[in-house]
Amino acid sequence: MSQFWKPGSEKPRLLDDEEGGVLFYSASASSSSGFGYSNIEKQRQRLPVYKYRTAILYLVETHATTIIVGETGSGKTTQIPQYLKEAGWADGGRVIACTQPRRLAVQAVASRVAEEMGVKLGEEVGYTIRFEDLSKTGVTMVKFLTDGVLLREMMDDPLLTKYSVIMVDEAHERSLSTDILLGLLKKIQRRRPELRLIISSATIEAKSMSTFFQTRKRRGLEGEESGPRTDPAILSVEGRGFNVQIHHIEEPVPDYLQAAVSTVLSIHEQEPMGDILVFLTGENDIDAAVQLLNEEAQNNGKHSSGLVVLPLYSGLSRADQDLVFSPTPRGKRKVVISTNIAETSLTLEGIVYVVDSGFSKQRFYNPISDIENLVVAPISKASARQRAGRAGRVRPGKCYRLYTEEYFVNEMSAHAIPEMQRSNLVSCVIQLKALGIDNILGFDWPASPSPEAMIRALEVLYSLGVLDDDAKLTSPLGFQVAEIPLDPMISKTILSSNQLGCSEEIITIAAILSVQSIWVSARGAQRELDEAKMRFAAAEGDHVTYLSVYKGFIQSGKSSQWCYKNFINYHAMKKVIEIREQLRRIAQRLGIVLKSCERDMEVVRKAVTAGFFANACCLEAHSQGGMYKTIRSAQEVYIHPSSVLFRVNPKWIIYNSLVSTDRQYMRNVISIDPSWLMEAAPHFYRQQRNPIAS
DNA sequence: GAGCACTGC
Repeated sequence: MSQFWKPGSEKPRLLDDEEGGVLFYSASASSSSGFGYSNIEKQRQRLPVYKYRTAILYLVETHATTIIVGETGSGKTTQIPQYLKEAGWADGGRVIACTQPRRLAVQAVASRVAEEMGVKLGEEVGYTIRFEDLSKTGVTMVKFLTDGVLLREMMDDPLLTKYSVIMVDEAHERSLSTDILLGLLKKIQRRRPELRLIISSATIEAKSMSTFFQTRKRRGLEGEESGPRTDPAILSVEGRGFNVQIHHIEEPVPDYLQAAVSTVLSIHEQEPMGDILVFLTGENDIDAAVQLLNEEAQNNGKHSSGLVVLPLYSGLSRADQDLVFSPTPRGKRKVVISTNIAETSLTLEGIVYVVDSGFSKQRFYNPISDIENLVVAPISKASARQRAGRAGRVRPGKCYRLYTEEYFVNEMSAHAIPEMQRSNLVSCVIQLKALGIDNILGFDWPASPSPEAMIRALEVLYSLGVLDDDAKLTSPLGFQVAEIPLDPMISKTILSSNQLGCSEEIITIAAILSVQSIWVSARGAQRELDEAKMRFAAAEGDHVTYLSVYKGFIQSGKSSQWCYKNFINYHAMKKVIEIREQLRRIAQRLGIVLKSCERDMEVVRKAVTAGFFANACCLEAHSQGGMYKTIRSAQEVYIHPSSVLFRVNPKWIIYNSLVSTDRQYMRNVISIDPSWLMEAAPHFYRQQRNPIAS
């Protein structure tokens, strides 16, 4: 290990020290052929990041913030934490943290690193994700965690004092929690000059990250410089993917679905073997494409026999998702038709051809109407590159873009809009408030959300009684709501259930509303699913229906057979049990008495009203087709066809969430008595034009 | 008559 740079020794050779304090290190490869090294050690040294080891350690030692730009396959995620540990950053009981946006990545990376270090996972190398903490205080030196978990840790330890280095990986994805974390870490740095940050990103967004972390130089006593340089260093590490040949379409296509299908067929006819990955936007598109390809296979056997066509999206059951990972039978070609899930969350091996529609479904938030919309929108250049890269994992590949090169160059934006600027900010604002950040409007974000969105979030929290007139967290309600890892409206519902004596029921409902859907995706068995649903249906609405499902599941002994018979998603129910258990623990800690209301569903509906009064709607008296209007803003909305109240249309209802397609659909609705609204939120409904009287 | 993807004490 002596060839590696250690803190305090002479600095390594740096080729370029550009203005603005940006350092580029151009490494000359110096990997000693490792006679006597174990296999793992040799593998580690073959990773592209290895030859930057010395440079990385030097930059981290001398700069408060280091930005590492590295493509996939560079090895940065698994290696850098180990380099830091080898250089002594975990000495003296300190911990090196590495965050990921996704739990699966946390687990995978942690177990790989534990293996490379030859230690048992959960000891020197550990990880923490929601529901699972495989780390030991005083023992774990390298800890992987989701950025959301690190944010939660800040509630107990705002300066994150146990960490010596925090590496924020996949920062280019700009997820909500990554951005909040980056903003807070910048603040922490001012109080903890000895803390080191590594921001790791796949793209050259490095420059804007660098500007964000640029701070004024701190001066010690008598003008002496103290501590590390405050200007961020940038280092770029090459990846190790194979070359992917990009083909753009010559003329814009009128129908990307049709174009995707014919592109798949011509690849199959003309190109050598290798699996195909097609990016479309959603379940509908994907099922249609699968069907078209299968029809083609029947009608026109000679061209498309030998194709195994598989859909991939998150709504599929686990078993159906796993099909895409099964090896392709000999002489067959696998075609996976996928949503964005295959862009970052899942990695398919063996893909040689990618067909990119150029679109994905994206969330947009309108703070004026307070509605989040899901719309099909063009992807960014960064996203297009990421999709193309999926073709070059095993050998050189090809990517067929269903849009013109001119369009790519001139029309596509470089990066997607950060989630922060496309989301409802209630959870985000309450988290910052809980961390003692009072001036939300003045907070230094990597990408500032619109003032309208922040003001709307403050208004919602104020109406919930979570913030007071000075926009400070109320006590105890505000602090309790902040403790619960759910949307503040559902947290408020849980807290209200305490007085109403139905906390057991509400916690169950909260857990079920946290998973995507407890029903299996219909996929051709729509009638059977609807019939199964009707067996549980309650006149009060979906929330109460869920209580019967949960009861049935428990009575069956949590049986997967029972789930199968009733069109219930077994994996979703297991997740419900997990979330419910967590909520129970938190509720108990907050002093909520766990109590069941037995058959009295009126208190359950009242509790929901206490949290979701802002989502109250009234059926339009003379409308055809079940049109409702929201009381708050007279927005036109409809009950979603998946609801048990679809076509039942009670006069007064409250919805849990809206999904917007051609119409605004209310998902998960419950009937209420309008007089409860004034009880639950007199301040909210006092000034409104009073339709309740009519 | 219909559902992008993640995540959290």
